Amino acid sequence: MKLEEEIKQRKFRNEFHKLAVNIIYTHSWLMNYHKKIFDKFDITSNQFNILRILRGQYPKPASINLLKERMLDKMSDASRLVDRLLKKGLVERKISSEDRRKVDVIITKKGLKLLSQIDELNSEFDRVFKNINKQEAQILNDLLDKMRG
Amino acid sequence: MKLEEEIKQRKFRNEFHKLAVNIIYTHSWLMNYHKKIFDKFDITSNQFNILRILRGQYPKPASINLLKERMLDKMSDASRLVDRLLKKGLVERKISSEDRRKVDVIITKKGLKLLSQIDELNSEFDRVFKNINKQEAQILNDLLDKMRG
DNA sequence: AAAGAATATATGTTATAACATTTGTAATAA
DNA sequence: TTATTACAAATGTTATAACATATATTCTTT
Repeated sequence: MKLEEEIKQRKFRNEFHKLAVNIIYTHSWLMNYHKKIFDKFDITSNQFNILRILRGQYPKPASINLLKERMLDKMSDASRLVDRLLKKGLVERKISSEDRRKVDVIITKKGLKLLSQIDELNSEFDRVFKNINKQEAQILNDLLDKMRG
Repeated sequence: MKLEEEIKQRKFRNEFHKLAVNIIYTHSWLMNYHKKIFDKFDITSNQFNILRILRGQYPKPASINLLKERMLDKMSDASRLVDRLLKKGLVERKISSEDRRKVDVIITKKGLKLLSQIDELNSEFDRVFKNINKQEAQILNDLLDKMRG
């Protein structure tokens, strides 16, 4: 649906202004969709993101800084996110043997199992994009990449 | 820059998967940029959003529900957002004369003045999109609108 | 080797988000 | 008219984000 109709009665200065609003609105739309899926697994979007990074490293450990670097939302507090995952038994944490300032974070078997359960819902994640085809998705990806420079 | 490089070493299942990550990452990128501007005015992105809606209504009042409906991030707590704006003297709030359940929220002169100050920075807001042209912005807008259905 | 700078992470605090519940008012039905 | 339902907003609570600061460790310089 056209953005103007969804948020009603707002006029935009130009296409760029509309684009800023569109990105914010679309992000919120996407997050709401994702949340419904993640709720089934008692996990948040950010926690899932961390687990994905850890699986990418597995069986190598990741430091807190590595997690911070690769997180989608750079602002978040990786240290305490790991805390929460630890409480759920989804990751392990121990002081690095090479550099005692660092921490080695590794995803547990339980964490890997959870991710593989979520993997089964990949088609559900993709379904949010049912209104566009592969080519259109590619155009969006290319333009978003270009936009950020 | 290509998303794969920015978040490093991640592979995507398909274009749709990349698009989901791209939207989240781009949103974060945009919010960080906006935040730098809003910080100068001691205001948050959500608070600005509410003020914009109220200016659109001005001099008519808006109810809390109207604000909720039109907010970009539907999840937010409009009632307490208005509280914060009230403390800053940017809005007024009184019980509606027609329906005592409702609340009339109106932007104050101070609020309007703040918005007009921020208006002067419109070119700064647009500058975040310096890497794409108007036509490309329009393609993005059309595809995002289409995507949400 | 000692002092100072740099680095990695943790912690404290405040603000805000998320969710459920409560309160007060209006509309509807019996 | 009273009881029931629906509605609008506020409030309480818990979780998380945002920001600054502290702590521990390593690196660099002299």
